Amino acid sequence: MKLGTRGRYAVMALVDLAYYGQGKPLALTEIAQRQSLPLSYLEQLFLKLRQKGFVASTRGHLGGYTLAREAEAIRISEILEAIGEPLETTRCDKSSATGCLRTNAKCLTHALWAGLGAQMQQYLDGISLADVCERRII
Amino acid sequence: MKLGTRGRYAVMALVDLAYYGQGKPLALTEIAQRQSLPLSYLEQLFLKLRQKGFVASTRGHLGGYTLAREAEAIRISEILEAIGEPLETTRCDKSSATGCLRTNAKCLTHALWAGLGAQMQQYLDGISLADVCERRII
DNA sequence: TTCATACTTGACTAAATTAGTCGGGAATTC
DNA sequence: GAATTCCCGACTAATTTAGTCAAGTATGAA
Ligand code: FES
Ligand code: FES
Repeated sequence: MKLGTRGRYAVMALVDLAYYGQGKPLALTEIAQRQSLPLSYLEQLFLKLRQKGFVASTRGHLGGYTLAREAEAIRISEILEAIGEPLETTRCDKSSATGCLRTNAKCLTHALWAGLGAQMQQYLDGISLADVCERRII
Repeated sequence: MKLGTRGRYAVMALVDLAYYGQGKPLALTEIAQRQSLPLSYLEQLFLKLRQKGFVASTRGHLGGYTLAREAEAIRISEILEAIGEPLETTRCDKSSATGCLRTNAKCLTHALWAGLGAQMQQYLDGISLADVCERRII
């Protein structure tokens, strides 16, 4: 049950962007340096973040990325989902009614894992980028 | 952020043991069949669970495993930790004061991940094997 | 114009982790 | 003594992760 670098770096970079980029485009090289993250990896991540509408890009000299939405309106849970770091606690297919294995009843532990997932989702739903920047965590 | 099979199978098997084994030893083959889990993998997991004091074993014919502690007294969080499925949300070393990278300050997102970890820990601390068996989840 | 900067994109890869398997052994009961 | 069941370590195949690399496009400044 560990958080990978995809989700972690994406959030770190977006927090950095919200924190240091005051409306002006911020180059990835700058973010990468400040957060000690590999630049080419970040490029990959920001490609997806742009496609999903979290950031907007400006090319060329003095270009960079800006937040496409208000920092108050971006929840951490959204970022993780967009970047491909889902909260997978249950093993069964959510869409189908069938549970862990074959049987169409849920396994004994289903409710437990579903509860854990809901707990995490709720927590990350309740925190915005702005909250992290201004250190309003719990 | 996904739950692996180690933790998942360990909990499934222990729940099965608490649910179907009424004090009497339950063979792993039976548990494995009922829960559709690979037997040899389960053996590996139960070796650790026995060493950590969660179950006791009886060898030979009609042997098997029994819970070494009351189902009410075994918390899910303990199982996950024992089996080697820790809740790793932060990246920094807990023991040392230094944060994500070199700097001895914590990174901007540290509190966020720590909060998430605490949330999960608290949830799993609050649920016992017995709770799962009797479907007392949330 | 020309150059430097910075985003864009897809393909590729090395390392780590996971999810097991396999084989032989030891204890216990019938 | 035969069947059953736990015991244990070593080994491996597959997957995932965490990146790298290379080539291209757009923009602004000198
Ligand atoms: S996790 Fe959903 S049925 Fe087992
Ligand atoms: S996660 Fe602890 S300092 Fe970054």
